Amino acid sequence: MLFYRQGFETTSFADIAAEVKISRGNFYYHFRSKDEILDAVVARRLDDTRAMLRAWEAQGADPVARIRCFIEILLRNREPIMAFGCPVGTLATELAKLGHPARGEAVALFDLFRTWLRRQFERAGRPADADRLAMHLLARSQGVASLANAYQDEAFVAREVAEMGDWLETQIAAA
Amino acid sequence: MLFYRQGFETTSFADIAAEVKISRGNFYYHFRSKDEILDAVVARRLDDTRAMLRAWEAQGADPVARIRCFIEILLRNREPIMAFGCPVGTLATELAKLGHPARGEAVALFDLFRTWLRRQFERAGRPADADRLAMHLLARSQGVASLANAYQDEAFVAREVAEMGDWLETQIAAA
DNA sequence: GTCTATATTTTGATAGAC
DNA sequence: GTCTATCAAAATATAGAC
Repeated sequence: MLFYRQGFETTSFADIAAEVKISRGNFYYHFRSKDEILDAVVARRLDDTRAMLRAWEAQGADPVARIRCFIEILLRNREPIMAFGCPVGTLATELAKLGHPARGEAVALFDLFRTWLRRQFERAGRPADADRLAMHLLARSQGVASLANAYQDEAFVAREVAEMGDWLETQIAAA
Repeated sequence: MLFYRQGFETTSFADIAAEVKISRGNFYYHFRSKDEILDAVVARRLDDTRAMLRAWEAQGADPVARIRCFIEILLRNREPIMAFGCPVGTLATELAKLGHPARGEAVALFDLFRTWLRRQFERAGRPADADRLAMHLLARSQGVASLANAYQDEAFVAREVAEMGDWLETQIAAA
C-alpha cells in the first residue's frame, strides 16, 4: 500500500488515483475525506493482522513455535522492511508526529501483537511477566526493523532474528 | 527543532517562520531551498552528536561506563522520545520513505553512534564482535524509543534500560 | 458510478521596495 | 538584511455533466 511506502501525509490523491486508476474527483464518491481513507486502510490492516494471528494459532498448539512465527516475520518480510521499515511502527510514529486522531488506531495495531504475544507467553509458562516479555519482543522487532531500513543489511536481520530465537529459548527454559 | 517534532516534509516554511519570527520570504536570503535547511539541520546535529560522544569519552576511561551513558539517553530524553520518538531513527525512516537525497546524512548520524559504540566494545575486551554488539545495542534503543512513543509508558522505558544494563554486564563478563 | 472542470488553500520559491 | 507582494504548482475538496 502507498501509505506504507511513502507515508500517509506525503501520499496525495493524485498518487492514489494513479495507482487505483480512477480519477481524483471520483474518490469522494467512495470516501468523504483523506482521513477516512486512512481509517479504512488501518481498519483493513487490523482485520488482516487478526487473520494472520489466528492462522498462526491454528498452525499448532506449541506457544513457543507460535512466538517464533512472530519473530520470523522480520525474515519473511525483510525486503519491504529494509525498503520502508515496519508498517506498524512507521505509521504509529508518523501519526504521532502529525497529532493525527487516527493515532490510537495505529497503536491498536501494536496492541494486537502485544496481547497475542502475551497470551502465548502465558501458555508457555510465564504468566507472571507475560506482558513484559511481549513488550520486550515487540521492541526488539521494532529496533531490528528500524536499523534494517537504515542500513539495508540483510545479514544483520538474520543475526538478530537468531538471537531473538536464542533469547526465547532461555526465557522458556527459565519457566 | 520543528523537523524533529513534526517531521521534515510536514513542516512548512510558514511553521518555521512562525517559530523563528522572520517572514517566509526572508528565508531565501539565508538558504537557497528547503532541502538546504534540512542539510544545515542535519549537519548541526552531526556536530552536536560528535561533541556529546567526545564529552562521554572525557568523563572517564571505563568503556563500560561510557556505553552506559549511551543506554541512559533513553532515560534522560524520555519526555521528547515518548512524544516524538528517537530523533535519529524517525528522521532516517522519513527520509527513506521520501527517497530524499539527504537520507545518507541521516544514516551517518546512526554511524556516529555505531562506530563510537564499536570502539567502546573493542576496548572492553570484545574486539572480535564489537560491531555486532554495537548494532545490537543500537537496535534495542531504537525499539524502546519506538514503543515508548506508541505507548507513552515510562515504566517500560525504565525496565528496558535496566535490562540493557544487565545485558551489557553479561557481555563484558564473557570477555 | 465515473468523469471533467473548478474552487480554495497551501506549498515552496521569486521580485523588488526599503 | 528584512519585509510585502506575488508567482506557479500542487494539495484537498466540490459541482455538475454523463
